[in-house]
Amino acid sequence: MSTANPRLRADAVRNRQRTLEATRALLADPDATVTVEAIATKAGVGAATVVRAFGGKEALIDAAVSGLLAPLVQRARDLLSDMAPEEALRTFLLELIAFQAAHHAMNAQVETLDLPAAEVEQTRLQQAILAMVSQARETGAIRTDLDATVTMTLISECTYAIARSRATSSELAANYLTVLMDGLRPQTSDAPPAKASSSPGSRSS
Amino acid sequence: MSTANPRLRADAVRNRQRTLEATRALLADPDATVTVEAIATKAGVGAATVVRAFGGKEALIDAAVSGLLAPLVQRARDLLSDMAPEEALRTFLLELIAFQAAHHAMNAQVETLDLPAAEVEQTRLQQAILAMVSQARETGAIRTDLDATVTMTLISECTYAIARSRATSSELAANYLTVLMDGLRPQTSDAPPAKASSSPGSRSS
DNA sequence: AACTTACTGAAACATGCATTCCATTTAGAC
DNA sequence: GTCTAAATGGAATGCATGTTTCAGTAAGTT
Repeated sequence: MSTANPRLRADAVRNRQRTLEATRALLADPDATVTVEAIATKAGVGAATVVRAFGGKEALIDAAVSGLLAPLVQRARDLLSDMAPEEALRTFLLELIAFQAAHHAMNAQVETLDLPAAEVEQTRLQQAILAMVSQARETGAIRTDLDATVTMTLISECTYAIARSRATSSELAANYLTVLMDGLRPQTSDAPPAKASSSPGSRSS
Repeated sequence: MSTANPRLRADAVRNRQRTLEATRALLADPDATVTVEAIATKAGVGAATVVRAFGGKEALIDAAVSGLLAPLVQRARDLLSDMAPEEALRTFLLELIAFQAAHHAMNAQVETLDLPAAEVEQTRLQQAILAMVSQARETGAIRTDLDATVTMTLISECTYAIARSRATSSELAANYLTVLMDGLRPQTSDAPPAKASSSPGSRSS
C-alpha cells in the first residue's frame, strides 16, 4: 500500500523507506534512544528529512509501529484457521510475547505518543484474540463464566506485562502461559461436563 | 532516617514535608505531569526549594515512592499472619491493584528514573508475595510444579499489568484474580500428590 | 544539455525540563 | 532588638529534543 504516491520523487521514496527501516530497527533495540537524530543517523539522512517524511516524529512512529503490528494480526488470523482455537491462542501468545519482548523500546513510545494507526492495529490484534477466545468458548476449551471481551482484555494485558518484564525469559513466558491457560480452562465448579476432580470450590466474585 | 537531622532549620523541615506530600499527591493524579514546577506550585514553594529538598528530582521521587510502598509491604505481612495464605494473597492482590491503579502516574516515573530506595521496597513487596506463595504451596493451595520465585514474578508482573490497564475496573480486577487463582491451583493433571499435606518436604528453591 | 522544481541537510529556532545563582528573607542564638 | 547563617525563590543557565528555515543539490522533463 505504501510506495504509491506518484508525485513523489525517487530519492524521496528511497529516503522514506530508509527512515522507516531505521525507525523499526531502533524500536527493536532495547538500548536505543528513539530520537529524530538517532533515526536520521541510522538512516543516513538529515534530521529534517526524517521529520518531513511522515509529517512529524509522531506520525513516523505511528507508521513504523502499525507496520510492525499488521503482520501479527495476519498471523493470528492464519493460526486460528489452521488449528484448534485454544492451540492457536497458545501458539500466538507465545509468539506475541517474543515479539513484544524483542520490541521493548516500542512500548514506551506507544504509551507516550498518540498513534492512531497503531491503535487501529492494536484493536485488530485484540479482535483476533477475541475471535480465538470466542471459538475456544464454543468448543468448551475455555471457561464461559467470564465475559468473552473481559477474557480477551485480561489475556492481552497480562501477555503485554510478561513480555515487558525485565526478567523475561522463555521459561517465564512458558510458565505464564501454563498458568493462564489453566486458569482459563472451565473450572470444576462451573463446567458441568468436567473430569473427576474435587478441589475446593471457588466462589463467585 | 526521616525527620531527624538536627542541623535543619524548622522552615526547611516544614517545606520538605510539604514537598513530599505534594509529590505524592501528583503521583496519585493520573492527569498530572510530575515536573519540579508542578510539585513546587502544589507545595507552595519555589522550584529551587523542591530540588534542594532531597538533592534533586530523582531522589525526591525516590523518597516519595518508597514512602508510598512501605505501608504496602507491612500490609502484606499483616495479612499473611492474619489469614490463610491463599486468602491473604487474594486480598492483598486486590488491594495492590487498587493502589497501583490509583497511582498510575507513579509507574511512568519508576520506569524512567533510577530509584534505589523504591526498588528496595519493591523487592520487599515481592518477597512478601513470595512468602505468601511459599506458604500457600505448603498448604496445597497452589500448584508446586512451578518454581516459587517464578510464580511470584508471574503474579506481580500480571498484577502490575492489570492495574496499569486503561480499562481498569473493579470488575476486570476481580475477573483477573479469578483466572489467576484458578490457574495457580494445583491442576488435576499434574498435582496428584498434593491433596493432603503428607508429601515429602520437597521445597528445594 | 539546459531547465525547473522537488528534495535535502546543517544550522537556527522553539520548547520543556532540571538545575544553579544570588539577592533577599527569615529562623534561631545572643 | 540585633546579628548571623541558613533557607528561599525568581531569574538565569544548561541540556535534550522536535521542528523550521533556506541555500544548495539533484531528479525528472524538454
